[in-house]
Amino acid sequence: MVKITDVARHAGVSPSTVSYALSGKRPISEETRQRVEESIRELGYRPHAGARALASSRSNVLALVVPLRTGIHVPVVMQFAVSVVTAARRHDHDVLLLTQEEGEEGLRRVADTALVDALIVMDVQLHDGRLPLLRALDRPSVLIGFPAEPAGLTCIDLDFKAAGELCVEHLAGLGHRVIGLVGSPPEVYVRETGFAQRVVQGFTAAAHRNGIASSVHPCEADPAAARQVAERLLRERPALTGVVVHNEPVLEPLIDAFEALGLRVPGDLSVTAICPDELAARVRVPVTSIAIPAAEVGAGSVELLMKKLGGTPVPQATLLPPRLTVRASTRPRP
Amino acid sequence: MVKITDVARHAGVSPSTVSYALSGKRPISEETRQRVEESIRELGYRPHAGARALASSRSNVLALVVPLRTGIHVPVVMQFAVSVVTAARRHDHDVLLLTQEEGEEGLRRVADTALVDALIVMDVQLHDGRLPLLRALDRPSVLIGFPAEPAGLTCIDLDFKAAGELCVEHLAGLGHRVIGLVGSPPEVYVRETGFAQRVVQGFTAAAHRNGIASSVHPCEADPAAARQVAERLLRERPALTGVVVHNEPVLEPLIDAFEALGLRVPGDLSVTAICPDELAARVRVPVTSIAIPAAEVGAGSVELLMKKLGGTPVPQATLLPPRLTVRASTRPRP
DNA sequence: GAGCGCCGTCGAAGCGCTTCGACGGGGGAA
DNA sequence: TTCCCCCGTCGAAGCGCTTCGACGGCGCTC
Repeated sequence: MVKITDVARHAGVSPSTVSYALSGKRPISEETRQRVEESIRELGYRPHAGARALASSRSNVLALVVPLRTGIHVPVVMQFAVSVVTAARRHDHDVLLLTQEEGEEGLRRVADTALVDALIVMDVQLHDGRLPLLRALDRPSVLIGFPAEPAGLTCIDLDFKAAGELCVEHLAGLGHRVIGLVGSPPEVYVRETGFAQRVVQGFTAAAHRNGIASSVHPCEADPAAARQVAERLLRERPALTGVVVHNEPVLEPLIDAFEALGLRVPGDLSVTAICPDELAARVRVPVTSIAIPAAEVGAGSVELLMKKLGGTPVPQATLLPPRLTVRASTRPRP
Repeated sequence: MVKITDVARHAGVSPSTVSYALSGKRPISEETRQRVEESIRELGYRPHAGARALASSRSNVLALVVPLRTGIHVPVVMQFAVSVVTAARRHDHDVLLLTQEEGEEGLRRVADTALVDALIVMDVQLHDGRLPLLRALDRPSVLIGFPAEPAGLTCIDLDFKAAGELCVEHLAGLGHRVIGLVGSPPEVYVRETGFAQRVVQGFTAAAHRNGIASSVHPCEADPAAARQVAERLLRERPALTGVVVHNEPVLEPLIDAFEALGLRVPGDLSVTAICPDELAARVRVPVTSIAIPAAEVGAGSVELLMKKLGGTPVPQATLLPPRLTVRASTRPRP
């Protein structure tokens, strides 16, 4: 193994000079730097990560905690993960993958052993058990998702409330006056997952603001449930002309169910969804939708962490604005 | 930060004794060990990962390289990743996540800086550019998937050839005499991805062995392509009564297409697939299928690495036997 | 009863890097 | 011309852990 002393000897300087040439933490003359770089290249030198971590008390590794739970759309998690890794690499950091299964103990372990410098935690619940720990940890962290009490934490996510509103505004702008929200499975609300409730809030507020009749229906993630919800919605609101869907797996079955009940999409019924673009686009009737900006959230969380590691203060909440993509499933009220 | 010397002082022993009590590399009296453990608990001691890595030249971290490419079923990748992490933790190791985008340079970096002790590489191509590097690296690696020339490497995967055969045997056992294979998109074969070709080999060999008329059809991953393939298959083989599908996204569209052409599944046509169980089970007609045993492959790759790290020789090839789950889509030939 | 060997523990020497204080020399200010 | 300061570099001291050789003391053998 070639080490820093080898490089130093080869370049005719001291090890500390090599270190400074590499880190830029002290001025080094252009000429010396070039010579050092040349030696590094010739010898194929790579600084030993452990030694570096020990001496500098920086591992240049971030922890990423991913959820395993059902009801979470896996491809979106993967997108997050990939964008986190990519963004981390831009800052010369690597990413350690943790599963939620490891729980608090896992977080504490990687933090306390100095394996990682900072943590990114996905899928934060409203009353997440990990919050006190994250607040107490001596390492910075960023949460993807918003807990009920975000004080002392740094959070980032799509602005789900605004997303709920935007769906309604879109439908309202098309003249729809009676709409429904088909939401996530009941257990998601019971678990008090922030984003599901926020969609409801935005939906309800915007409907009220626009003088629109509306109702909200949680829905299990299977076709039969979708059919039931569709029937119930039509029974309770025969004048229904707009639906917002926040439940990936039932998007297509729900449209099928409405059509089976005699409603054409978008002829009789306009549908918007909050779901990945890839899903919205491949449904039989491509659906007007708001996507989870997974890549942006991932990259954003890394940027926040880097700032925190650098000592720059960051906002407690970062809400990414929803963007609605209009597709074939919405149209003005007949 | 509490360090090993603090523990040593608290327990009234030397630091080396604490180290040995922790690692078990030298005999320590039961009494001393208990005292040390008690001190560790009381002080909340956690060994510093960097210091440990430096002194022992073991980081206890594995690298996992995940693919990003299109045509790869994302949830399966995620399953791999999760099972790798879980298995690694059982051996007191962590997992560093790398994207394929980082390429050879990324592999070399994490290996040469001693950030990781060993590597797991997913989605290996038949003529993968990373093979020479992996062979040359001074750290052990395991490939998920089989390259054309696996000499000097350790590989693990589902036995796709046997999977192709098993599908055919199943259909043959039900009396089917004319069958087709609907395969992956053409580019997958062009790219020379091993597993797709192996399914074809197994399929063809078993069909021949059983005196069955067969043909193979690559298929793009969209419903329109599925329809075309269905039509073509029926035109070329009007007596067709069995189909093997190795292409996740078109499984359902293909069944729809056949039914639209007047063939009932499984009444007129038996269908088997090689795809995740989760997909096979949720199709309108649940499909008899062979799943990618993602969890087994992930856990298996970790076990192989641990053996290699421990100096135990391991087989060059580990082929996991396919398991066929019979569902509603296959039935004896009328 | 003397000697041998083994068990359990200690001390010290690194592992490879960063960082801090120090220092020589050259340029600018007075 | 002298003094000061700053730029660029060096040397040495750790960072916290593992590991190797050494060494007492006990039990056993002969």
